Amino acid sequence: MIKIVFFGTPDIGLKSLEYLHKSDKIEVLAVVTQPDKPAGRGHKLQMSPIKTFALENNLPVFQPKSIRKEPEIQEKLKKLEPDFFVTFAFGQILSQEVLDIPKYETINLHASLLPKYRGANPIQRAIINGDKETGICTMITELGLDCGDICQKLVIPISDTMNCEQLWEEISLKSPKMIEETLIGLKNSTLKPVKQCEDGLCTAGKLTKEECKIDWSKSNKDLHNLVRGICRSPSAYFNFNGKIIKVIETIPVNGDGQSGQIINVSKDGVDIGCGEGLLRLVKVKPEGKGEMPAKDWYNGIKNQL
RNA sequence: CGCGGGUUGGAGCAGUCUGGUAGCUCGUCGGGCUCAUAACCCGAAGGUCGUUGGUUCAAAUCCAGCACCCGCAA
Repeated sequence: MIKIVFFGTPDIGLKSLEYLHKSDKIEVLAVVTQPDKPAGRGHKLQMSPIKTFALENNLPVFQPKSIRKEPEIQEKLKKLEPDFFVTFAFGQILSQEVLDIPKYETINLHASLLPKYRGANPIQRAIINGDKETGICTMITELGLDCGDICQKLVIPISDTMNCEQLWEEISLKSPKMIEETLIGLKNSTLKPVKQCEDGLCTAGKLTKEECKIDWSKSNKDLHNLVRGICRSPSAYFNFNGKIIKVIETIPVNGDGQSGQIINVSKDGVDIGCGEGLLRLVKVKPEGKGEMPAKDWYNGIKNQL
């Protein structure tokens, strides 16, 4: 049995935690997650998905405001005598004192082919940039941003129509087993972590609101990549009649037309002019409304044009 | 008590301010035109206007409560 403590907060790590918890080779001693915070509409106090799972499965939960500054919690973790720490989108930066707690290492899962896209939103960044492939890496956590030695690497191809949700799904399905294999490999010393090469190193910053706004002077391909890269979280958007229209699904199509103007409307969607080609809106979500086919949206607004 | 938008035939909306016959665009069904059509023409079906209560001769519309959906912000 390999004894671990799982550090995670959002639901991207949920499948991994679940898998590790069920595994007969791994024992999850405890879970560390961000404190409950007022969030969402109405600012109601909400617990993280990871905490919810932990409570349902009677796992001990620790919720430090900052793990670095809370020696008490560090002490408690030490008493559990973990072999490894596993971090997956935890949301706090660890200190050397914390990294020293587990008997072996702290490993982290990062959803990109390191050293590309260190940092936030690696999944979205890969799609937005039109990459043909991305992947996941397990790595040794060191002080510094996703810079530790790589344990395992898995390449995942990205198709032209794939969006971040599909890619996310694939990653969350493939991650759990990889974490398990990495833990076993490190424990048995059959796995030798390798240093990250510096070629292609780049860091992915947080997505800004400005980046999510659709700039119709860009090419239809770029905009299509943006839309599928951030669909539903937080979604590319544009303003129409003072309302935010989120764009959920698009197809780049051939044609010409003035940027930002509605050029064609068909059963399949609403074609809008871009810097290059046309972008066909297939599914949108107007402010205050739910998702709808772009055709339906147009149907409602055309009387006001 | 963070701020705000919404709920009207199957879909998307107008109508609410100023109470008085349920409207538009689409879809569906039927018919016509056409070599043909997702195009065009004609016709039909389909709604207790989210829910509960109040005001009124009269409520989709005004007032109060409740439910559900969503955007922003965190």
